[in-house]
Amino acid sequence: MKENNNGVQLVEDENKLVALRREKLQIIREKRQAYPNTFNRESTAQLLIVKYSEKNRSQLEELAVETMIAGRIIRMRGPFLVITDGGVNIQLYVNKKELSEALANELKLLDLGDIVGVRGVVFKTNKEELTIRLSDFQVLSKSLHPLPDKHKGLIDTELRYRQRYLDLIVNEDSRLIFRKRSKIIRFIRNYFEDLDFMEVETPMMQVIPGGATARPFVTHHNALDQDMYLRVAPELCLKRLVVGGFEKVFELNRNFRNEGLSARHNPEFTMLEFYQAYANYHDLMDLTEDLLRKIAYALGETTRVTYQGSVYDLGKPFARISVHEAICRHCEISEADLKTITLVKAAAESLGVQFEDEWSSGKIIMEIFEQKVESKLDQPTFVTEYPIEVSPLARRNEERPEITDRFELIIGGRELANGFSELNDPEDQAERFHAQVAQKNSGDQEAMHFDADYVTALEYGLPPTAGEGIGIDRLVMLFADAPSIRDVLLFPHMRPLKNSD
RNA sequence: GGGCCGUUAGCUCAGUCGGUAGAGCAGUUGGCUUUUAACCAAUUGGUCGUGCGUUCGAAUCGCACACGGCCCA
Repeated sequence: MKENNNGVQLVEDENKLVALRREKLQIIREKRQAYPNTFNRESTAQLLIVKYSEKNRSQLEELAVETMIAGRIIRMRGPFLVITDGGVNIQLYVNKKELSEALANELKLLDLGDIVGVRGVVFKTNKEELTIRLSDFQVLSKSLHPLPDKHKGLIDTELRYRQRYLDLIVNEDSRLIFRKRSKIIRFIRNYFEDLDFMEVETPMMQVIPGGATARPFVTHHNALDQDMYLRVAPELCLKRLVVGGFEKVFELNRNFRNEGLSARHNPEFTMLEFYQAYANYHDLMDLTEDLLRKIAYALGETTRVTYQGSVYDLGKPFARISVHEAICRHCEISEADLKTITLVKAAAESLGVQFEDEWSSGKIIMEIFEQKVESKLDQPTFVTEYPIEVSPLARRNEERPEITDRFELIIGGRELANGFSELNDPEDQAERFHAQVAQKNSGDQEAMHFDADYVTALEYGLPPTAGEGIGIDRLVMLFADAPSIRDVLLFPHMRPLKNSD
């Protein structure tokens, strides 16, 4: 143990690399405020490059621009230091003989990873690299830990997720993914605002969770002594707003589902949901195609997207086929084999799809679809005509009462979006809720609750409306060519590390 | 939940048949001061994920557990 200048006991670092850096920090502390609050930058690496990279050596020599910038030291190369400033690198040239003795000594306190403020004149080296000739510098924030490998960066996926800041310091690819994510989200907001949609925020903590068949997280409100649920979807709130007269609304925010973790699932994830009165599900398929096409173009000035080696041209019309057609196309099954529940069960058995005897025809059909077909739908495809039993909030088809006016968008075997013409018949909705409650009572933890107020809202009158949800994380995965949802979440959920104490 | 793979220095990775633990980078010391994964010389650094077992002897073989990855449900 040793004491710092506040008299606080410090555990001696078991790691010598850290201990050495702490000693350097201590030397700085003895001289001055080690973590100064103010450093008045006169420029940034980005600005200097924009302003001076086109100038030649003699022009720069004439200008003799003196500047002050700051950044993190990421390379030391003989007399050169490279600092990174907002993701842009710029080189410093250090000649001890040009510095005062005090400053020259302070050079010894510098380590890779330190954040420094520097002053110097802008020039170009023999190799034509824009550089700052160091005349003064100050450590603004001492880095106590060594940085990961300077060539290969941080590779260990576990560390990249647990210590995202480190990943972001050293892995440019990772920084680019999150910039892209931000750009996509901004694009989507602008897109919907341009179409006169209004962005709204509805509760994330709900007394009755609804809007999706999924298991919710439960929490407790102490003052009200009441269990509450983190929302699994904002759907029922958003449709209440359409009842209220906000005819075009969207919400782009977090949902929570109490399910397993995987490369495609995180307990909290970001969803876009939007509702448009006087539209139907065909209108939303058109809108979705247009949106994806424009995002692709905004990101890369092309409608072609490469994901994990496969190329998707979002500029081409997306295929639109029914659940039944999709099954017939990818399994040894004909439309006639799906006519009755007996035939459907026989089909499932012949395909080796497990089901329980009390399941409805629609539920077994969807099980066949999810297990045998979904992953084979590679090119962008809208799958339509979902069975009514698995679509408790979707409008019943006017000709065929056993299916709904619903679609899902599949790209690369992954579900990206789910939309439908909304069920606005309050009596039909009440029946569907009752069916869900019956399922819940027989043990299905994902089945929906009965939301009486929502039925009341429908009784006041929901105009004909269509609505859709788009999984933003999966969308970003597609555009960023990321194999795991964790690659597009800044802080993905991880199991806690066991502490030995 | 099941199967397979991984876990070795701060980082990236080797480690053969079970026989006292290796490299590159980073670090330290010195040199070099217009370099570009800078270079040259010397040098420090290990709970081999954790625990138990087999063995004269375990990073290596076995079992259990933890964390991660991939696949399946």
